[in-house]
Amino acid sequence: MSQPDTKQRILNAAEHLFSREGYHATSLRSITTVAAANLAAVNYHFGSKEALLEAVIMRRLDPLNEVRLSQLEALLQESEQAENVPTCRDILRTFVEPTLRLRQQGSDAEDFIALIGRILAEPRGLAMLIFIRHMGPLMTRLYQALELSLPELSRQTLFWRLHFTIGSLSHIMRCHERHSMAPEDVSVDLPVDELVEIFLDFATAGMEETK
Amino acid sequence: MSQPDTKQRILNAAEHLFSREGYHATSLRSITTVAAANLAAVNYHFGSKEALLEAVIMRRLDPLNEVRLSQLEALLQESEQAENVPTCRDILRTFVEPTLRLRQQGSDAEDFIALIGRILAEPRGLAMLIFIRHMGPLMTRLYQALELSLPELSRQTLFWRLHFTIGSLSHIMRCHERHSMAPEDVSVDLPVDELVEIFLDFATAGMEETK
DNA sequence: ACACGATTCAAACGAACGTTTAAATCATAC
DNA sequence: GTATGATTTAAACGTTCGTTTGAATCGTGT
Repeated sequence: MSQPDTKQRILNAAEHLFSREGYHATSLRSITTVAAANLAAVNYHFGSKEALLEAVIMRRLDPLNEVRLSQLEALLQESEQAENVPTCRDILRTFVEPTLRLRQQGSDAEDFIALIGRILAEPRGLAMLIFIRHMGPLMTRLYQALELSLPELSRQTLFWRLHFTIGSLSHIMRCHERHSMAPEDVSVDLPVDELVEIFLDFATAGMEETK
Repeated sequence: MSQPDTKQRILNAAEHLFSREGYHATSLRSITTVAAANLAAVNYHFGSKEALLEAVIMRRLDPLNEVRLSQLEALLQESEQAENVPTCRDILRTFVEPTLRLRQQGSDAEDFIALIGRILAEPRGLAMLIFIRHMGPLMTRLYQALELSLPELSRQTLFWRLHFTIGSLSHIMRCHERHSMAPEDVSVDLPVDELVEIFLDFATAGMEETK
């Protein structure tokens, strides 16, 4: 059999539809139709629709956070040996770049970042609980690193600016194809590397502002 | 009768529930229960659930955009008479301040900004079409004003930075009460005026960055 | 007091939902 | 080949959804 097994096909279809229509607006029937599987397959393989959502998230979030964390730790260790502090830009890059890079490694991953964007947009959603549980340690580490890099900022200012930065990032993650408000002469399909730098220009300037 | 009429009670209940649970996760039965109205009242007064959503959005978005636009036009005219260009910070303020100020004029408006945040997070949602239609002119004007203020930026860079700024803003709009990831010693309930300035510090620095 | 349009109400509609069931089918080891 | 567990299948389950209906009730002008 050349195509992936039923479980993977369901994960792919669910990721695609959840990210495009949202969790509640997506039915198990539409998922199993796209996945060319039987309706009951979701409950057989995952137990429930909610458990399917968790599986969809975990499949990519855990590896992503491993990359982000290892890059951050590498950066911190590197600076420690050089006896300096990492720059704010480099710290943010360990978080931002692996995220935006998901775009170019295949359309499945593209759906995933849109899905994460949606999850971040639904504070009370059930997915948010799953998400926070798996993001907590990384966020703490990121916050610590930024404190090291920007010691002159109050903890409150640092928190809010990190909040703004994550807001910008999640906004890109959601809206990277249908820029209905974009002027016509602006190229929207930017290569990932350029987008990362344009974003870091913006976010770093905002983080480092002395006021 | 001291309480508002049925139509207003339904709008209030719908605004509250849509912003907290999302459009699809909110049933007309829960809305009419909260509003102390009959189930059929929604279809009688608004025609359909979708039309109710549009009414909820329009009730506050149109007045909000009027304020934003008039403040922007006033700023532009003022600078024209003084024969200078408005600052990026002042331009952004005409957009940001009326938005965040909705928080303090009552809990209903609080629900609304969370709802707008959700709408911005659902690119394909039906609400997005309504939203874009009513935001288009204001966005064009805002973009023009920023071009005036930041002539050294390429149109592409300006577009993306405005995109980031709106992302940050919509993120605040969504997540202003349950900052599950906030360090414990950081005050999350900031007065609106302070939040506006903290945000403008960040966004203006990001917009004006020369790189 | 009466008429009449506006509004409210309980009840029901068909459709779609997530889930469950039990039989059918497949894959694999003996 | 046959037994056994894993998977797939069609069908149905009970629930909830948005919407519609028609009668009851309210408010207002005559």
